[in-house]
Amino acid sequence: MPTIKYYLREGLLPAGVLTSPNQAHYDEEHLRRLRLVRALIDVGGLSIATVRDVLGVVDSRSPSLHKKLGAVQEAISQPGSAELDPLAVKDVQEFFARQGEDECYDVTKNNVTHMLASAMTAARSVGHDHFSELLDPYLEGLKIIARADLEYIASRGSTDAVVEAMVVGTLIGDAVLKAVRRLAHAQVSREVIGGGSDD
Amino acid sequence: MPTIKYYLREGLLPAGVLTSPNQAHYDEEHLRRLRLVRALIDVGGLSIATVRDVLGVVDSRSPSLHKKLGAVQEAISQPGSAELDPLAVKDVQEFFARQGEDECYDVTKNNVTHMLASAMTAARSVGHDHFSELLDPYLEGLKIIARADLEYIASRGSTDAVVEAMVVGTLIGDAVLKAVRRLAHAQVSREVIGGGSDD
DNA sequence: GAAGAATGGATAGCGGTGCTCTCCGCTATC
DNA sequence: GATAGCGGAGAGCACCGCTATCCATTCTTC
Repeated sequence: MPTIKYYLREGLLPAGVLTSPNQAHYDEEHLRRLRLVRALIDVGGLSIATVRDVLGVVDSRSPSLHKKLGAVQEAISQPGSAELDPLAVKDVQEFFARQGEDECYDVTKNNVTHMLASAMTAARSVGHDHFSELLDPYLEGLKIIARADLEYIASRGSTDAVVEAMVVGTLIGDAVLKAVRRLAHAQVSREVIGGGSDD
Repeated sequence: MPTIKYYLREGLLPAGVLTSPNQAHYDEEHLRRLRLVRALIDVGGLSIATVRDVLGVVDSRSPSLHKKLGAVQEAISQPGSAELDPLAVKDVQEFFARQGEDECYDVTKNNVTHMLASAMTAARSVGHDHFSELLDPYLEGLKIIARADLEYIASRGSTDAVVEAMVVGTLIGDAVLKAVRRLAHAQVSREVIGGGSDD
C-alpha cells in the first residue's frame, strides 16, 4: 500500500517502532489509526491537511476535556472562505438571541458559527431570505439528536476514547444525518402528497 | 469572470440570448442560476458534474412532482464507492424493519440508502459497532426537522420553485444542520460536564 | 555465507478537477 | 475606419490525493 507510506510521510500516521534501521513494527493501534484516517477522509470528506490538524488536537494533552472537545470541534469544522452577507449574520445573531446565547459566539472567530453564517449567506444569495425560520425547528430536532450523541460519546471508557468518539460521532454522524434526513423527507413527503401527482 | 465562461462551456448555465453573433444577453434568471450553481458548489460541496446532473433533473419535465423530487434527491446524493460491510448493511435493514419500511429500499440501488450503509460501514471500521443505536433517536429528531423542511418547501409558489427549494433546502440545510448540531453539542456538553475539568 | 526478497526512506511523477489564459473572428461604438 | 469589447474554443495551470521508482539496508532461505 503506497498510500500508507504517503500518510506516514504526511504525518497522518505515527512512524512505526524501528526494530532495525529498515524494519519498523506496526501494532494494532497503528491499524486503528489508519482506519480512522480513512474514515475521516472518505466519509468525513476531510482533506489531508485537516486530518492532520484534527489528529494533532486529538493527540494533544489538554488540561480540560471540555476545552479539548471544543478544539476538536473547531478542527473538524473548517471554514470555507466566502464572505458573509451582513443580513445572514444578523439571522444568526437573532437566532442566538432567541436561544439566550447572545454574544457567546463570534462569527469571525468561531468556525461553527462562521459555517452557519456561510450557509445562511448562500441561502440568501439564491433568494431564500427566510431560511432562518428553519433554525428553530432545526435546533429542536437537533437537541434530541445531540443528547443521543452525547450519551453515546460519554459512554466511552477513557477520555481518549471520548475525544475520538467525538470526532467519529460528529463526522460519521453528519453523513448518517444527511442520509436519514433524506429518508425522512421521502417518508413525510409520501404522507403529505401521497404517491399522487398533485402540486 | 472567466469562470462563468467555463460554466457555460460545461453546460451549467444556459447560453444567453444571442442578439448578434457575438452579443449575448443575460437576464435576471441567468444570474439566479449562477448564484444557485455557486451555492451548490461552495456550500453543497457538489462537483461540476453533479451540479450538471442536478440541474438536468431540475429542468426536466416530469409527469409527477413526487417522482421529480425523488430524482432530485438521488442526484444530490452521490454514492461514494467504498464497498459495504455486510454487518453495516444489516444494521440499516434492521433499522428499516424497526420503522416498518422493510424492502422499500435497496442498498445497491438507492443512493440514499447506500450513503447510510457507507456511513455505518465506516463506523464499524473504526470499532464503533453499535453506532446503529443512534439511528432511532436520529430519526426522531429528523422527523421534526423534515416536517419543517417540507412545510418550508411546500410554501413555495410554482412547482418549479418547489423543486428548486428541495435542492437548496436539502443542501444548504445539510450545512446548517451540521453547524447547529455542533452548537447543540457544545450546549448540551456544557449542561452535562459544565465548564469544569472532569473526565 | 551467498542470493533473493522485502523494508524504510525519499523523489519524482501521474491523473483528475476546477479554474484561468490566450487567441481568434466578429461587431458595436466612437 | 480605428478600437474596444464580446462570444467562442483550446490549451494550460495549480492543487490535491495518490502512485511508481529508486536506493541502501537487512531479513529470509537455502
